[in-house]
Amino acid sequence: MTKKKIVCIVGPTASGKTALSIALAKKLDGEVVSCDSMQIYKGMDIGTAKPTASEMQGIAHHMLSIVDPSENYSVARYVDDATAIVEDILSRGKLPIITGGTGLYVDSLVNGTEFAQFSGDTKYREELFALYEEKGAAYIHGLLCTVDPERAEQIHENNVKRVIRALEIYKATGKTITEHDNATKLKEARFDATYIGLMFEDREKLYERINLRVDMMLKDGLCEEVKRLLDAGTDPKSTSMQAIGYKEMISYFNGESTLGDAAESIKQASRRYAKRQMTWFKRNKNINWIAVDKSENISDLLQTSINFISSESI
RNA sequence: GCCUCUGUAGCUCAGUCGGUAGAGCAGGGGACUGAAAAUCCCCGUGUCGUUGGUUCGAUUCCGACCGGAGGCA
Repeated sequence: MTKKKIVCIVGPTASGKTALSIALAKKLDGEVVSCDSMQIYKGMDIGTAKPTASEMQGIAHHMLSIVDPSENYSVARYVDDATAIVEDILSRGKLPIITGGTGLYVDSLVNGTEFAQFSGDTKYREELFALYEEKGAAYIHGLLCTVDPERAEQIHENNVKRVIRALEIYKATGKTITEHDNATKLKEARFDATYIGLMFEDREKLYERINLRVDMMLKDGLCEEVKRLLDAGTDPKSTSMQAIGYKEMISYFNGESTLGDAAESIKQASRRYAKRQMTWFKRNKNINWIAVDKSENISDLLQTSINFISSESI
């Protein structure tokens, strides 16, 4: 059985994924499936650069604004939700265009990573964290060594978040992450994806775009947006509020920085994020890279993308 | 015009009692399979302002010049 064809648009933040995906969707009768760990939250529009209704130009978009910012979302839920949507788009004879910068989500969706049922109860996580604060990183890393030595070797002792996660998953599912990994590695990818990657040969150009975009966000009311979320009762410590642009505004509200400092921090965090995204995507050898700063315009970009897609579809 | 301080990594600065130098930040590279816009790991050679002098040897001492800050007439 031949696998189902989909298109994935990936790349760092502010590289122009949204515009390209919409142009492609219009040209190829597609629908856009967002693959972004922060755009899934309701009310987080400006800071996540979520496409506006007018930008969408009537193209159907999925996986945007689907959960409340106070909820704990995760890759597992993303894969469940997004897979159903992609299948539905395919069943209607349309082309799913996966667009997003969250590399882990993209890979898990395309590969069809399966996750065992897990309640999402974070009590044990908190216990482990307390244990870490009391006895240190080496101690809880030691705990993982006894449960899943293979995994423990992969995770640096200081990466407390991951160590806790691995222990938590073991406790919740009775299986180690290593067992889980081995099982999923044997499986074939769920979808046949053509990857289009947007990049910049001159990193400075990307950084200029990022800086400009942050200024635009502030002008468009990022400050008010964050205030609105907090007023609605969103916990400043929740996952959603760790997003770039939000956590910095929160420390501004707390009097820990000036508005100008916050703006600079947002820009810097975005630049570093873009760098990490590039690192993630670089190792995927199936990506067809397009240098945005070497392309004349959007129709140029569109044509190059279509060429890649049709050449991989034969 | 005179006096004082100052000129060292992209930035802020430390330092060398004379044997060509090091922190923070910025920046770069990497990891990543149930929080991922999160989390974690690794990376510091630069005409020591220019130019003369002293010296075996000067970024370090001395002079002049150029730039910056302050003070006095």
